[in-house]
This record gives sequence, structure tokens and C-alpha cells, in this order.
Amino acid sequence: MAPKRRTAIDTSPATKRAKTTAPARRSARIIASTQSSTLDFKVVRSTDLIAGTGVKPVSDDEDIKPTSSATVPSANAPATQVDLSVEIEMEETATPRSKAGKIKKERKIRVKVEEEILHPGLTATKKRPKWHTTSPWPDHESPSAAQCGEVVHLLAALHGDKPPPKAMPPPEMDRAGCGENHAVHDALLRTLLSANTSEGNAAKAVKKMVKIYGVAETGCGKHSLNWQAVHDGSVEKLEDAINQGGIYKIKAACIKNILSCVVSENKERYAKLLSEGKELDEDDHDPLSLQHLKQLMTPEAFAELVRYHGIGSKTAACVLMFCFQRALFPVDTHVARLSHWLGWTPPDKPKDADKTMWHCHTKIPEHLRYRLHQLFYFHGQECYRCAADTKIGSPAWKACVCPIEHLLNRRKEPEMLKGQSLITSMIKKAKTEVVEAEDSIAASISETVVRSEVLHEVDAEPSALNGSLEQSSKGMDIGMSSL
DNA sequence: TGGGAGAGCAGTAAAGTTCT
DNA sequence: AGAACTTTACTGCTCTCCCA
Repeated sequence: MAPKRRTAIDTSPATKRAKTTAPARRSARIIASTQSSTLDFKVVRSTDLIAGTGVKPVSDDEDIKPTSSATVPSANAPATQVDLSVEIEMEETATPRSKAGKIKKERKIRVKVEEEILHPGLTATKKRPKWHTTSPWPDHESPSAAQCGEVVHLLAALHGDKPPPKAMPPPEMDRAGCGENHAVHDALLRTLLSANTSEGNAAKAVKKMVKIYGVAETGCGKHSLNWQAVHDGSVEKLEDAINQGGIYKIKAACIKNILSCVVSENKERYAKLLSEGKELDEDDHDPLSLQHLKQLMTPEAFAELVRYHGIGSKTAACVLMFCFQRALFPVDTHVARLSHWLGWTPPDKPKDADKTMWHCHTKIPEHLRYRLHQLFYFHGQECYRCAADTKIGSPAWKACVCPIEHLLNRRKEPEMLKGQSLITSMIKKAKTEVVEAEDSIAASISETVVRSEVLHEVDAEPSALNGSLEQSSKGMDIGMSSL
């Protein structure tokens, strides 16, 4: 049975206070030294991390053994003892958990440190997106196969049919693209480059990268970006190369991490293949090759891709659809908007691109997924009425003819938006006032008297809130009727 | 009691847009 | 003109519930 959902806004006093109270930070420094092939953790400076719990605190200079014998992969093993010190911080919240909970937390952090050192590109703590076989909104019927077919038919009449390509086009060097490349690592990293930014900015980044790193002349990524040079170069150089593409520092770190992780994993994989007497194929001679993932089933390949930091469901789905040519339905901003307006997502649920992707994935027939994604993308960009910043009633709006107009319910009509935002801001303001009033009462009245008086005030406030909302809605009625 | 899963939410960075 | 807000995909945290 699925766990009960939490209420959307948790304003219970206990939660509120726990959240607003500044946590007391306690820090410890752990030195991880690599000697032989095992990791030893050493606390150099520590405070009583588990104060007040009765648990024996870790004393200075006391060795902490890893939870299991951790072997450093040969590819990652530094030649000499390297500074692998990791600064960690533990927080003691205002509502301390049980003794066991603290031990659990401490162990979790130790495992995290261990993982960070062993696998720089992958961490155990990353919340990995999961492959879904069922819809997150099973009761929501739309889109039916007929609805999908109708939309494809109408949009294809305007933009032309967008079937999956039969052959992979050669890599483009003036745009990031969304994974339409033969080489998996190239597709993955280009998709990462194009995320969180406009297409134009991503293209600028790619052009500058070509200038700085050049083009690969060998390997499975031949004729595309020279990712080996990126791997060999510094992170600062990469930051400089992609600084026109938006959030370049995060992307540079992610790209470097992914590249070093792929190289080290491939070393292990090739060594294993050779030890088993198997022959390496052509792609396996490229240390950056991820071509072996193409042999996996789609859910397994998806799981492999989202292991990397910076790769989420959308990026992985793009790579799987464009590069692996698997039938997925990545949801970007245009796809999410049109799906919402078409009523393919439940109107009473908050917009969630990830859920939209899995809901549509389970509802849209396989042969229409690629077409629909491409048509939504083009239509969302080219149709004024379906653009994100459309202005209903404007001259451009009147001049635009949208072939799916009769199917859409744009819940974000300007007048409605004004009304909705007014109500939202009023509710927000009223809630803030309730919180402030509660806090000031709690602060000014003594602990012994506070109980009855606070309860009295809290009981009185909802009616005040209702009154203010009634007034707001009356004002809205007047405003709407005058339009 | 501990582990796992699901959900909500805050935060991140940079560019673009809107408001004052 | 400058401040404030929005957008994008993602990470990481807390909380709650279920199950063994």
C-alpha cells in the first residue's frame, strides 16, 4: 500500500518551530589515507557528535574503521598518500532524534565520505530517479491513444511529420543538440550542456569548446567534440570554455566527474573482459566509450545513466530517445506546458515534469512518442498562442492560427492569473500574519500562562482568515464583473 | 528498531522578464 | 536604472509511513 501523502502545507506549530530554529552545527574533520589498498578513516578534530545521547563520542585521533573493507580501484589509487581530507558537518536539530537515529546518521555520513573518495563521479547519496512502469496518476485517463493520434495528425499538418530518423546524423559542431549522436558519452554530455539554458547559449558553449579542445580524430566519438582533451584538461579550463552556457561551474564539475568516472570504470571493465579471455571490440579501445550501454534493456540503461551526478530523468530520457532510439517521452518545458493545456495531466495536481513524463510514457503509444515529443517542441517554440509568454488578445494572438486550439484549456489566462495570484498572495499574507502573531504571543507571555492564551488565539485566527478571504473574493467578484 | 520508499520543499546558478 | 521575480533541471534534506 502506498504511504499516506503529506499535506501540501504543513503549518503545524511543531514543524514550524523545528524548521525555524537554527540548528547547532557540530563539525568533524576526517582524513582518509590510502595505504596498501584499504581506506582508513581518521578523525583529526572532533566534537561530541552525539552529545547528550549517552553514546560514546569519537575521541580525537581515534581511528574509525570503514563499515566494510573498502578496496580502492587501481585506476583511482594515488601513487602516494594524497590529501583526501574531507570536511563534513553534522547538524543537531532542535528536535533531537533517538540515540539510534544519531548512530544511523553518523554511519550514513561515513559511508558517504567513503563513496565520494572511491567513486568521485558517483555517490551513494544521490537520489537516483527510478524507472516507472505505472503512471503516478493511474486514475487520470488522458491521453488516450486516439487523443495522441489526433494531436499528431493536426500538428504534423502544420510542422510536417517528425518520425524517428532511420540513420544517425553526423555530429553537429555548432549546437549542443539533445543527444542525436552516435557516441553515447558525446550525446550524454552535450545534453547536459544544453540543460538549464537556452539553445543559443548551449550552442555558444559548444562552439567555444570546439575552438579550445578541438575535434576527436579517433574513438567512437570521432568527428565530434574532443572529450578526451576535456578529461585531460583542468576544470578551470572547462569552466572557461562553457561559461557562456549558463551555470557553467556546476556543469564543468559534473562533466569532469562523469569523464573521470567513465575512464576508471572502463579500465576495470576492460581488465575484467581480458581476464575472462574475451576480445575487446572496436569501441572498447576508446577509454570514454559508453557504447556498451546500448546493449542493455531500456530500464537498465536508464538506471546506468542516472547514476551520474547532474543526470536526471529528463536528460537520461533524451539520450535514450535520440541516441539509443528507444521509445521514451522526455518532458521539457514546451512538452510540459502543452501536456498541461491538453489536459493530459490532472488539473488539480501540481505541475511536475517528472510525473508528466512517466504518466505520458505509460499512456502514449510507443510509435507516437518520438513524433509527439518533436511536434510539441517545435509547436511550443513556433506557435505564438502556445508559447510560454503568450498574451491572450494581443495582435500577435489574433494573427496566430493554432491547429489544436479547440483541444486546449489554457488555465493561465491573464485575467485568471491576476485573480489567482491575488488570492494566492492574500492567503500567503494571512498565513504569515497567523505565524507572526503566534510567535510574538509565544515570545512575550510566560511559559506557564502561554498554553491557554495561545490556544485561544489560534482558535480565533481561522475565522479572521476566513473573513479576510471572503472580503478578497468579494473584491475579486467586483473586479471580474467589471472586465 | 532499522531500512527503504515516497513526498514536499529549499536551494543552486544564470539569463531573461517584469515591476517600481 | 535597478530591483525583484521567474524559469530551468537537478540535488539534498526532513518527515512520515510501512514492513521485516
